[in-house]
Amino acid sequence: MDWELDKKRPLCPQICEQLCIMIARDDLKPGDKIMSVREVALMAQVTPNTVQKSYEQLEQQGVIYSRRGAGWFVSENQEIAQDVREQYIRSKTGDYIKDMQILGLSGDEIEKYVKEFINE
Amino acid sequence: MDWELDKKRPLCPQICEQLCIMIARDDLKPGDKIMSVREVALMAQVTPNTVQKSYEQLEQQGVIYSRRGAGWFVSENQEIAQDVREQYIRSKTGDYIKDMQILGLSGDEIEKYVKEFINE
DNA sequence: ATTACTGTATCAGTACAATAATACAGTTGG
DNA sequence: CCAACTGTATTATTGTACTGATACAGTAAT
Repeated sequence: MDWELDKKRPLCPQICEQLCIMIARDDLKPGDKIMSVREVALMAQVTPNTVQKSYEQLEQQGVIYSRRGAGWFVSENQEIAQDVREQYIRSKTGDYIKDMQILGLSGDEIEKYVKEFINE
Repeated sequence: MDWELDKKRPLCPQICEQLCIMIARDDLKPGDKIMSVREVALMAQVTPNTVQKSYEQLEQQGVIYSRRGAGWFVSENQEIAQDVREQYIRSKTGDYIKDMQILGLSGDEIEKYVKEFINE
């Protein structure tokens, strides 16, 4: 995982997304311990405070949870990981198709561009 | 055009993108007068100041230009509109494909999702 | 010329994200 | 037990985006 964040954009959403990607990729499995707020803060060059806030947001979505003093862990609920993956894919795909259709692109044109970029 | 911006995200980039979309769609053609900062401000529920700043950013990219007292206009350079369109499509497509591949999706899987969302 | 529109500039105030520093509390392994 | 790690909380500060108000200057049409 590359914890190189875009400092020009809000950091918390980026940290949340990175975590979600790792879960969606199954790099982090249900129940796994994840990196501490201080570890991530060091790698991502941000404040522990910022990571804490990001983790709390994911906790609120039920994706991860904390045990005081012990660390943060991926939710044991097996469905969550699959949900995170599906929602990520569908959200990104939906946004992308919508953007292209607003520009007036036909289905065939969209597929043409998609195929072009897959082969690289 | 729906000037309903997402107030939770930076407004200037959103205003810039809306303008670019209108140019890419050919709703605004080279040389066309575009809405004044005050008009857009009113419709988008933002400050004229914010629109001004957005316009200045697009001006720096050569997409639009101003004539003091007269208004803002789309660049007369015919290439610009085509560039805006192509760059928009390629940027979005590239980002999307990259996001999907990071998740480990194959080309076939990506195309499957794309086709699914086109039919809606 | 007057009027009503344009762009442009400035400044103070607000809201929020993130920093930086510090402290406290719970867990774990040697 | 103890040391080294965890999460959690607090406070003050910074940087930035945006607001709101106001003012000035150029354009264009009647």
